Formats: sequence, structure tokens, C-alpha cells
Amino acid sequence: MPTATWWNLDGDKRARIVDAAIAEFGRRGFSAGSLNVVAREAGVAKGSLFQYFDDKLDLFASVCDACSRRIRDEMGIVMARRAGEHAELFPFLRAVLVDWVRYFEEHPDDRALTFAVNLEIDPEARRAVRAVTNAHYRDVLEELVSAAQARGELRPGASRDHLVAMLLLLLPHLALAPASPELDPVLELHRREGLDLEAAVTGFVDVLEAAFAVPAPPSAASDPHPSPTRGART
Amino acid sequence: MPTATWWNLDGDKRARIVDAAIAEFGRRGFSAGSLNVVAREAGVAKGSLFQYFDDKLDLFASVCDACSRRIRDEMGIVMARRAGEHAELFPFLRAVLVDWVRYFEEHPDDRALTFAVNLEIDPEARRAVRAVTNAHYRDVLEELVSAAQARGELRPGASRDHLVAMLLLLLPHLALAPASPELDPVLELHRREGLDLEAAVTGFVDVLEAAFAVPAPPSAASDPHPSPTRGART
Amino acid sequence: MPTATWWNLDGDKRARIVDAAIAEFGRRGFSAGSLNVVAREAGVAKGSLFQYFDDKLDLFASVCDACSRRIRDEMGIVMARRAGEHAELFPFLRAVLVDWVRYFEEHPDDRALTFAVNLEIDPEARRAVRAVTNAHYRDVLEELVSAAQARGELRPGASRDHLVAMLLLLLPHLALAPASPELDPVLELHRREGLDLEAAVTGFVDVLEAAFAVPAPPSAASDPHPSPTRGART
Amino acid sequence: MPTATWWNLDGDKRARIVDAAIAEFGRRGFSAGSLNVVAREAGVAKGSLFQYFDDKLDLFASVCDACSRRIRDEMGIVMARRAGEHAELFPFLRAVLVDWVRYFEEHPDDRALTFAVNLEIDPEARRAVRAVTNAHYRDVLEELVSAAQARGELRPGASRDHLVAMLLLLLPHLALAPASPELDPVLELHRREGLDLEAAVTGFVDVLEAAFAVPAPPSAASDPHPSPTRGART
DNA sequence: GATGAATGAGAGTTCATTCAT
DNA sequence: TATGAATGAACTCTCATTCAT
Repeated sequence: MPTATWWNLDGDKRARIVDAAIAEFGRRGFSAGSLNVVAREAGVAKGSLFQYFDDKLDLFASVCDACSRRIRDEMGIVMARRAGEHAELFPFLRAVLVDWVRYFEEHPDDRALTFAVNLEIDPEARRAVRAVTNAHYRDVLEELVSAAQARGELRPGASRDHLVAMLLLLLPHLALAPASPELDPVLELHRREGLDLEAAVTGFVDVLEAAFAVPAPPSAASDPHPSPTRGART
Repeated sequence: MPTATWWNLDGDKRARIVDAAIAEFGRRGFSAGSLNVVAREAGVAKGSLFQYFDDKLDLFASVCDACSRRIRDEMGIVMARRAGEHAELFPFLRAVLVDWVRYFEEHPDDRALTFAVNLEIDPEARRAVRAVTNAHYRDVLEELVSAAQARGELRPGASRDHLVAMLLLLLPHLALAPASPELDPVLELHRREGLDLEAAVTGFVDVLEAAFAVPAPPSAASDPHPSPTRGART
Repeated sequence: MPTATWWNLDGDKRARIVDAAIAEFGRRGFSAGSLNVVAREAGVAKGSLFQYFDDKLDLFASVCDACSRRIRDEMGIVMARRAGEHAELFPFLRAVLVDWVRYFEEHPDDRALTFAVNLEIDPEARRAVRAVTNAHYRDVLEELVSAAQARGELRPGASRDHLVAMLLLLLPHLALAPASPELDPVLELHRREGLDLEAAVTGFVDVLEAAFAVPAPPSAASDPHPSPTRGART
Repeated sequence: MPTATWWNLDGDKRARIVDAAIAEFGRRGFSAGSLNVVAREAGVAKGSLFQYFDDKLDLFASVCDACSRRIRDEMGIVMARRAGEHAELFPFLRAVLVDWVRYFEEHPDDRALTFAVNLEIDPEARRAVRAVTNAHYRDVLEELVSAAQARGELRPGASRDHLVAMLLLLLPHLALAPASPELDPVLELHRREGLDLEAAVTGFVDVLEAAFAVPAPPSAASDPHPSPTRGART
């Protein structure tokens, strides 16, 4: 945990350090990331970093925390807006996932750090940073799913946990795959743009909807989502 | 690519080196893995490694290749057996995914290396090792899905690509999550064993089946899989 | 270029490092010279050298720079004195070249490093260190020759550039050959001492004078330098 | 000295080894040159090199010997032809030096090795290779000069040794400087071609002629070489 | 509180040479 | 005679962390 000194720091300096660390860890990951570089790019003395943080891992965890907080806040705003537009879970998810992908398109530094967090292999470091973000993701998703369930949108026998688990798998994937060729060799998200990318993204929601939503009444000829990913290339 | 020297080597020594490398890279990943350790544990001189491989990455790629070949071969046998037992895609997948999870339970070294491959952050290394395994996974899965499609098991409008993409997401997840608390904070695969674990695994297939399989005829009151993951805790 | 740290350093430590580096590079040249040895002999940690210099070449270049500056300063004093004694170019050169040879006799470390500079085969290193010294030599020599030309001491049709070029060839030769048997198998400068060495050195100036100086008036029976190297063994 | 095995070797293999070694030592010098590379490029086993030569230095010396023999033989032919065209020393030298420069233009491998020989800093290696070539150069030059002296072409009081010494300085310089910017920052031989290069080369002979040749009789208004480097830029 | 010099272990890689086959 | 696998010391360079100022 950051020292008291860290929190007493001039906000500007704090921001410089956080930004430099996000950039460096995003570029090379935790283990290979260099505190030399962070200090140099932040314009602070190398020794100062150790006045603010116990050690490298403490800095990494703090920076990841700051970054994920930033993402959460931004996405919170977006989700609030989308919630006004879409009352039901799956249409809402379609809109929000597209926003989610766009967010990382527009914040490559956050994406790079998310990458680093998801790919950190050192057990201690991984545990430290993922515990927080995981808990947050899970809380948000479980609330969404529970609300939908309460509204009767989910098929009664379906496993709510599997729905949440798959969303938890999809979120980092959709954030990272558009920037990383080898993450999605099938849909090739890194080669898509604009509407094409959106179609691939919403296609995943179509799958979940087909699996988890209460089926439309049989009479409905105009079922809006009769099957997964209508229109996506098959 | 390994040098000619490597292939001329005594099989026993080759095995010692591969095992030592799998262990070290599985433990610390490619970037942080130490050739000093590999050499020491294999009982060869550090310099000798460079008689066999161009550089560290070459060793890593070769070892990953050997490991993934091993997995593929083993799973090939399993899949052949399961194919005899289950004519249809989703029942077949249920059986095979359970085998898949069990394989990694029983081969912790292979799992650790798979972990390292999936979490490698160095772009060059990641590209080198994932290109191969990705292609392999994709080929196998696409063939399975195409065959099912040809047999008329898949709902006509569904996006085959999304089915393959989700399976590609699930495979590493199911291989690794049972050994890694922070990968699945919802289903908590790492806390499950035996039938409980199997249920969670097959639950994912239930989801896919509900989304992609041709719906059972409306008259059938005894639809065997009317909804995802019956029986899983909801 | 050395880092800021280098210049903030205690002067004594700086001197120890420079001396150790001059000794090591003088002994084994740039490519074969070992930073391990430099660090050990200077009594600093190996890693410290990289706090002061970007890399090995940076250290080498800095040390060469310091050394050539030292030589230049010393020779500047000597030349000023000799300029007072000899108004004309060639007598002046005779005196200065003898001083030049003596300087390196008395500063074997500087000579060894000059040796290393002149014999460095690595193209990048050679370029880095020779560019500086070359420019300096050339500037000094061209000024001397131009002044002589302005005073009407040079034969009108002679190529001033060839005079400078030959002096540029002679300078390192005279600095190094007295310490290096294989550089001058004819005059065998390394076997000469005192007046004998001086005679051989001034003999070169006699050649240049005979070639470039305005011939003495025909009536002068007492031409001071009627032909090259009178007195040298023929 | 090469072993007996070396001389019993198939001539083709011997040539392959010599060529590979010339290329490698020419490229990186003796100390940095790698026997690995030599063996690989020659297509022989690394161990074989040690059947033919005592050690690295022995190979280097042998290869230098072969190369300098090659140069000597070629130049011997050229000199014989030029001797027929020019009876007097200095015109002869003009022609031969131009041939000399051209030889190295046309044999970059020989030039590179000559470079390596002249720039080798390791004392043992330097001594081993330069002793041979020096002796050869000196013998040839002394014979030329003695013959000229016998023909009465040299000014009586001039130091024959200084003439030879300067030629010994000029030969490697003219061989190498056209390929090496930092060797001649005044005449910039590396930027000259064709007639311009020839003029610079013969300019050096003009200097020597002006210094050492018997002056033309005072009445001769048409002295062909009244002063150094007529026509070269002054 | 801030600095930045110092450290030494450890990294990957290269190398000439040896020697059993 | 020819091979090529084995070696281990040496190389340059990086790093997180400490601590006197």
C-alpha cells in the first residue's frame, strides 16, 4: 500500500508518476517494466518511488487500481446512459459492450495496462491486481444479471453463474483482442473496424441471449433475435 | 528452430533439457525464466543450450511445440474414443471437455507451460508460440463444428464463427482456471472437484447447445437439454 | 556522452576511473578491453560504470577525449614556446616533432591509448574517436602551413594538401613507432635514443623541407639544408 | 605453423578455408573474428581447424601470409611490366602506386584483411603477421631505391632510409584510405575516383621526387616535375 | 521529504579449445 | 583424419533496492 507520503503529494506529481507507470507497465508488463524508466519519465528521483511505495509490486498494484478505477468511472457513466435507453438486459449489453470496445480503442494506455494485468504471470503480482478488478467486474455483472432475473428476462432453468462467468471471459477478450492478432484467430477482431467490429461484438450477446433469454412467444413472427448473430458472417 | 545438434542428441539428454525448460518456463514464464536454471536443472553447461537453440526464444518455442504436440496427441486419442460414444456435437463436447480438464489436472507441468504461453507478455514470444497452438485449436474446432453443421445439428442462422470463437476462449480457461483462483471468481473452478467440477464444465456446453443447437421439436416434452446447465447451482 | 552523474562525481574517483580505463584500453584496445577490469582496477562496482556512461563505447570515447585533450594542451604549451624560438615552418617543425616524440616517451599511457585509437578495428568505435582527433590535428596543421604559405616560405606550385597529409601520417607514426618494433623496420625508431632518435625524426622534416620549401638563393654556399637528412645514415 | 595435415589437404578445401578466414578476419579483425564463422563458411568442422593449425593465431598468420603472397605475386607482375615502361624510379613509382591502389579497389577482401593486419592491436598477433609483410615490403623497396641510387637518380646527400621509410608509410595508407573516411581527412581519398584519385596518389610521388631526385639542370626550362603535385589542388 | 550514487547479483550470449568417437 | 558435442569463463549490460546527504 502506498505510504502516507504518497497521498500528501502534489496532485500533479502523483498524476505524472501514475501516467509514467501505466505507460511503462503497459509496454513491458510488471516483471520486465523498469522503475528506472518510470522515474525518468515521471521526472522524479528513483529513490522517491520508494518513499511512496513499499516496492515495485506496490507501485504496480496502486497503478492498476487507479487505472481500473478510471475505467470503472467512465464505464459507469456510459452504463447509466445506456440503462436509460435499454430496459432489457441483452439490448443493454449490446450497447454497453460496443461502448466497452470503443473505450479501449480510445484509451490505448488503459488497454495496454489491462493487457499487462491479464498477462502477468508472477503469481503474487497477479493475485494482487486481479483480486480487485475481478471483484469489481463480478459485482457489476451479478447485479445486472440479478436485476434481469428479477424482471423475468432469464429462462428459469438457466445457470446464472455461467452467464456471469462467460461475460467475465468476454470482457477482457473484447477489450484486448482488437489490438492483438493472436487473441482471436477466428473472428479476427483486430482486422475489423466500425460497424463490422460492432457486429462481431454484438454477435457474442446474441449467443448469450439465445441461450439465456426467455424464448419469445411462438406466435411472434417478428422476433427480433431469433438466433445468435443474425447477419454476422457465417 | 533447434540446430541439427539438438536432433543428434542423446534422447535422454534431450528429455532432461525439455523437462527442465518446461518446469522453469512453467514456473516463471518466458521472460522471467532463467536459462541458468534450465541448464543447471538439466545438468548441462549453459553454453550447451546455445549449441542446440539459436536463443532463448528458440528454446521456448521448441519446448512449447513439444508440449503442445504432446497434448494434441493425447487429446487426439481421447477424442477418437469419445467420437465413438457420441455421434452428436454437444454431447461429444461435454465428454471431451471433461477429459480436457482432467488431462491438465493430471499433467501439472503441461498446464503450467500452457499458462505461461497464454500469459506471455513479450509480443515476439507470444506471437511465436501462439500462432502454432492457435492454428491447431482452430483447425480442430472448425472441423468439429463443420461436421456438426453438415449433419444438420446447428441452428441455420447461427454464427458458426462465434461458436468456434467461444470454444477457443473456453479451452484455455477450462485448462487453467481449476489451478488459478483468480481466473474464475464466479464459478470458482479451483475449489471444485470430481462431479462438481464436471458439472461446471458441462454447464458451459449447455450454454452453447442452447444457443446453437437446432431446437428440439415442439412436441418433445422430454427434451434432454431444454435449457443451459440444469442442475448447476443457480 | 557521459551522464550528469559522471560530472557530479568526486574528482578523485573520476580520475581513478579514467586512469583505469586508459590503462585497460591502452593495453588491449577497445574491443578486447574489459569493463570488468576497468571497474576492478578503479575500485568501483561494475554496475556503476553504467551510471556514468551509456555503454562501453561511451566510456571509451570519453576517455579518449580526455586523453587527447591532455595531449593537445601539453603540446599547445610546447608549440607556443617553440614558436618563439623558430619563426619559420620547418625549423619549428623539427623542434616540435622532437618534443612530440619526447612527450609520448614520457607518457606511455597516453601513447598506449593513442595506439589503441589508431588501431581500433571496430568501425563504429573508430569513427567515434578518430573524428575528433583527426579534426584537431588537421586544424592545427593547416593553420601552421597556411601561415608559412602566407609568409612565402612554401614553393608556389607545391600541393599544400599533400604536405598536411604527410604530416598527418607522420604524427601518429612518430608517436608510436619508437615503442613498436614492427612499425618502422627501416629506421628502427624503437632502437634509437636521444640524439640518434632526434636525427631520425628531424630527417623526416628535412624531406618535407626539400620538397616544399622555397629553394635557397643559388648564390648561398652555406645553404643550411641542402638536402634531406644530412647526417642520417644513408 | 600449419600442421603437415594442412599441406596434405585437398587444394580446394584449403582454398575454402583460406577464403573464409580472409573474409571473417577482414570483417572483424583477428581478436573479434570467430572460428565458428570460419568453419561454417568454409564448410568444415570446427574441430578440423585445430587439426590444421595450432590455434587461432596460427590460422590468422597463415592466412595473412597466403594473402600477402597473393598480393606480392600480382604486384610482381605489374611491377615487371611498369619497369619496362619507366626506366627511372619516380615515374615508375607513379605508375606502380596507381596500380597498387587499383589492386585494392579490385580486391576488397585483400584490402579488408590488410586493414585487419595493420589495425591488429594484440601484440603477439601483430608481431606475427607484420614481421613477414614488413620484411617483404622493405626488401622490394630497398632494392628499387638502391638501383635508382646506382643509376645516379638520387640526390647524393639524401637519406635513402627516409625515402624507404616514407614509402613504407605510404603503401598501406594508399591501400586503405580510399576505403576508410577517417584515414585521410585532408586529401579525402575515399571521395575520389579515377583520374582525381590518381592525381592525389601521384602527388605523393611528386613530393618524394622533389625531395630526393637529383635536381634537373638549371638550364632545363621544360623540367617535367619541377615541384610536387603540379596540378593537384593547392 | 527528496535525492541520486552505489551496489552486486544475474541476465543472455559468445568463444576458443578439447576430446571421445 | 575428421568430426561436432561439450565446456565454463568471459563478455556487456540491467535491475530493484538502499542509504547518506
